[in-house]
Amino acid sequence: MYSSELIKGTLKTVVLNLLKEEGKMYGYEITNRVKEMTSGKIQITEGALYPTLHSLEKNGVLEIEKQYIGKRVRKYYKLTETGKTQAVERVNEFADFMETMKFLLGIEPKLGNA
Amino acid sequence: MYSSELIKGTLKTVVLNLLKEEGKMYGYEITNRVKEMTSGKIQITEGALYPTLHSLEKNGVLEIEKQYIGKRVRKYYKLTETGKTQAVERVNEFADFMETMKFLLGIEPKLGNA
DNA sequence: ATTAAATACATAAGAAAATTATGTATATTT
DNA sequence: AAATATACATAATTTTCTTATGTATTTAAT
Repeated sequence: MYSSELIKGTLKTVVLNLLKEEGKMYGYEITNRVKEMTSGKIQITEGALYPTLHSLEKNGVLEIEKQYIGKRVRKYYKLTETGKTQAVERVNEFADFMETMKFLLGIEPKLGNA
Repeated sequence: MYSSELIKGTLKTVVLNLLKEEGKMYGYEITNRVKEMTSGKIQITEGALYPTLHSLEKNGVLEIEKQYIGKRVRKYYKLTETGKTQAVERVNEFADFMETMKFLLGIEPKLGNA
């Protein structure tokens, strides 16, 4: 688990990128996918995720598609057109940011990795 | 300029790493150095920096060495032994985090960069 | 000589983003 | 039957940063 300080500010980028790749996902699924993909190093809390999803929807970045599993509701989120653009922009900005941070922190690209 | 969201949580890591490399620096110098090293992409605000420096000092990570330039005080900060350890740990954690994020965001290492 | 800009610190008010805690309800596994 | 997993939600608090403001000295420009 990374210190929570480190992860700050990356939630939207991670969510938008996942939705870009998967088409549609629901909240609970997102938390599990991220946990699984990062071997538990990043765990999105529900208290952080749901308000973020609501906010992204409110801002026209995501749209909802409800589905009922028996009596239980499941809210699938997918990117709107605006959302698709934003997803790409955010990932690009993050990639650029990482290059800057590498330089600033003197982090060398690991050898034997290419 | 990166969105302020992106930069969140990296301030301490940046400050500690700079001090590890430079030995000692004062606040104003840190803001300028980071601005210069990142071509203005990261600008540390004084409202963020000074309270952080105070907090790191209070926690025994940094220690102060005052110097007078004429009548004007200049506070040089340097790492304590604890601080040296923390600087290394934080940079390592950030490097690890970046690898995780690259994987999560599907960011390929740029070719023609080695 | 005066003004503007740069140097160098500090802190307070407010916003943003997350954590922690709690709640509801259904479905599945033990 | 009880425990765990699924699936949502929100409120209180904390952390971290931005924005705004303040003081004071020194240097550069007009």
